[in-house]
Amino acid sequence: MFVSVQDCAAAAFDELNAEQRAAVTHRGGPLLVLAGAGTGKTTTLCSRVAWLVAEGAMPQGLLLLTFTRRAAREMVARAGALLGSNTAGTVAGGTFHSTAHQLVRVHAAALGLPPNFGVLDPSDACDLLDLLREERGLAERRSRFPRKGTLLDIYSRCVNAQQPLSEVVAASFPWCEEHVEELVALFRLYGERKRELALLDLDDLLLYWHALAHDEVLGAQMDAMFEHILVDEYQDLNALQVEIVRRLRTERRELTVVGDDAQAIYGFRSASAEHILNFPDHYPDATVVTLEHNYRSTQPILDLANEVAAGATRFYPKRLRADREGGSRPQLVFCVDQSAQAHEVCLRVLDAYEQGTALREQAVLMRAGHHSDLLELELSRRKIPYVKYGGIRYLDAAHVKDFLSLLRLTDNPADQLAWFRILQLLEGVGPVTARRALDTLDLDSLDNTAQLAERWLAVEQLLKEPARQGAVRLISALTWSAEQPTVGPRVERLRDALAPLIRNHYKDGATRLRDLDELTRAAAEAHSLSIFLAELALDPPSSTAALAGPPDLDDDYLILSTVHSAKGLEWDAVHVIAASDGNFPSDMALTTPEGLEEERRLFYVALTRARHTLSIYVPLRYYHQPHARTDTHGYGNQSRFLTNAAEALCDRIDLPTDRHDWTTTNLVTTETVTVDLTDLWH
DNA sequence: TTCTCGAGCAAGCAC
DNA sequence: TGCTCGAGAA
Repeated sequence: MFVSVQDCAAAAFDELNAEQRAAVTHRGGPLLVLAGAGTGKTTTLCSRVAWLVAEGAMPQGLLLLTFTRRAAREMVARAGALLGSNTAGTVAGGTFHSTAHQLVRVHAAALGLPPNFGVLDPSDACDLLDLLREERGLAERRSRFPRKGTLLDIYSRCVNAQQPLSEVVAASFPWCEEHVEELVALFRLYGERKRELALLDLDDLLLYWHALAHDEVLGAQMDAMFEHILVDEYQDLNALQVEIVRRLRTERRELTVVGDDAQAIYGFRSASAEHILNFPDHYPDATVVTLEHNYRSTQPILDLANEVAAGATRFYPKRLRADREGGSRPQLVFCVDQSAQAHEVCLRVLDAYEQGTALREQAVLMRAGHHSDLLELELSRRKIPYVKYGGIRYLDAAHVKDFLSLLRLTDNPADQLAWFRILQLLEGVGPVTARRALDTLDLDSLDNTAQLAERWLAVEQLLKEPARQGAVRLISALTWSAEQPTVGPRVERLRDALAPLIRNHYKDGATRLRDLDELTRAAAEAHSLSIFLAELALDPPSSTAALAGPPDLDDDYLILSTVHSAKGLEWDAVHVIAASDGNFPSDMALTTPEGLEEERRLFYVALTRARHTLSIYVPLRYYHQPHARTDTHGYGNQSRFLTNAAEALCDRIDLPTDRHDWTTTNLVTTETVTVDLTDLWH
C-alpha cells in the first residue's frame, strides 16, 4: 500500500496542540519558538523538519543546528520516522562546531589552510598557550601571570563574545588587568603558532565559518545553499554564533529558532540570554510562538518552577501549565549536614525503588560535581549502582592525551606538540632532551615518514639506554602504520608500542591501559584517523563508558548528574542536593548580577527535570571541603531561591538533628579505627 | 638533567 | 582534593 509523505506527516500533526501546530506549519520569514521546559520542544522541531520536507523542501537544503551531536542525530531520525521514510537522513545537522568543521574542510583552500589541518581540543590549546607563556618568560611565579586555563578562558571569551580584550579583562578577569599588553602579544603569537602548525582550536572553527559567511561570494553561496535554517537552544548561543546565523540569512528569511530564555545556563561559555530576548529586534519580521503546555511534570512541581522563574529580572512572560491532573507537592528536606543528606537520599531512592520506580528513573542533581562526594561513598557502601555524568573529563587524563598525541603523529609527523609530549614519556627524557630531539628532527623540513626514520637515527644518539628501546619501538610502529591503509591495525600497533611506556610512566599504568583499549576500539571503527581525532575534539566522550556505547538495558542504576549535564533530560523522581546558599547558587557566581540570574535559571532547569516527585535537600551544616583536616564548619542557609513564597509551595520536612542512624554510623567507624590502631602497636 | 617530594593554591558548568 | 611549581637528591 502506498502511503505518501504528506499522509504520514499529517497523521503525526494531529497529535500536536494548537501552539505547536502554529510553530510547525509557520510559513515565510523568521520564527521564534519560545518553548518552556517539557513543552514538547523536540517534537515540535522534528515535526517542523518533517513538515518542511512534506511541503517540498529538499532535505539537503535544511540546516539543523543543535547543542550536541547526539541531539542532531536523534532529531533527524525522528523527523525521518515522521515522514515514514529516510529522506530526512540527508538533512545537514550537528553542532555549530561540527558544522563549521565540515565547511572549513570543504573551503580549506579558500581560507589558506592546508587540507589536513588538525583540531586542537581545549586541553591541547591550553598546553600550547602554556608553552608560549614559557617561551616568552611569563611563567615566573612572582609576576602572577594568569595560568594556562585562565589564558584560554580569556582568549575564548574575546572570540566568542566578540569583545575586545581590554573589555573582557576589565569585566570578567579584573585581576589580570596589569597584564593586558602581554596578553595581546601572547594571543597574537598563539594565532601565528597555530597557523604554522596547521592547527585550529574550537574557537577558530567558528571564526573561519564566520569569515566564510562574511565573504561576498562564498557567503551568498551558503545563504542560497541552505533553504531553511533551524537552530535549537538559541538561548545558549554566543555572539559569534548569532552573527554567523545572521550572515547566513541576508537574502533568505527562512529561519526557525527554538529556545527558552529561562533555561540559559551557558554564560560561562560566552552565551547570553540577551540574544533570544533581542531576537524580535534583530529580525523585525519575526513571528513569536510560545509553548506553555507542559507534558512532563505535575502542576505542584510547575508551580514551584514558575515561582522561581518569576524572580528573574528580565524574561519572556511564561507560565507552565501541566497536562496531567494531581501530583504531590515538592518536598523541602532540611538535614543536619551532608552525611545526613547522603543517608536520606539513599533511603528515599530505595523507598521509591521498592514502590516500583526503577533506579534509572531517578536522578540526583547537583550544582557542582563534588557535591555528591559523600553521597557516592554512601551509595557504594550500600551497593546501590549509579552512573555519574559530568565531572572529570576523560580526554583530560594524561595517558589519554599521550595516546592521542601518538595517533596525531601518524597523521602529521610534523606535529611538534605531540612529539614533545611523547618524547617525555621515555625514561630519562625531560623537557631539555625532548627539545634537543625536536631540533635534531627539524620537523619543519620534514616531508614524509620515511625521512623521519632516517633522522631518527641521529636522535637515538641523544638517548640513554632505557629510553632507546621504547623509542625504537615507537618509531617502527609509526613508520609501519604510516603505510597501512586500514585504521584498525594501525591503532592497535601504536597502542602496543605505547603500552610499556604507559606502564612505566604511571604508577597505575595497568588501569590506565584499559582506557586505551576502549579508545582503540572506537578509533578502529572510524574511516579516517584524522576525522576521528577531530570529531573526538568536537564531541568529547564524558567517560570511557560513553565510548563503549550505552550500558546494557538490563542494568539498573541511579543517575547522578550536574544540572548542566541534565539539561534536556527528565526522570520520574528528582533529588536536588546541596540547595544551600553558597553551593546553589554557587558563591563564585555571585560577583555579578548576571551571575546570580544564571544560577536562578540553573535552579529552574533542575526543578523542571522532575515528572512525579521532586525533593530538594538543604544541608544546614557543611564542612569546609578544602581543609578537611581541621573540623571547621559553617552554617549554611537554604538557597536564596527558596523564598518564603517558594517554600509555601513545598512540604517542609525537618530531619531530627540528633539522628539515631547518624550516631550509630559514627560508632561503627570508631570501632574499626580502634581495631586498626591496636594492630599498629604490634 | 631528571625525578621525587612537599608546599601552596585554586576550585565549576563544557563545544 | 588534585594540580603545579620549586627545592634538593640521584
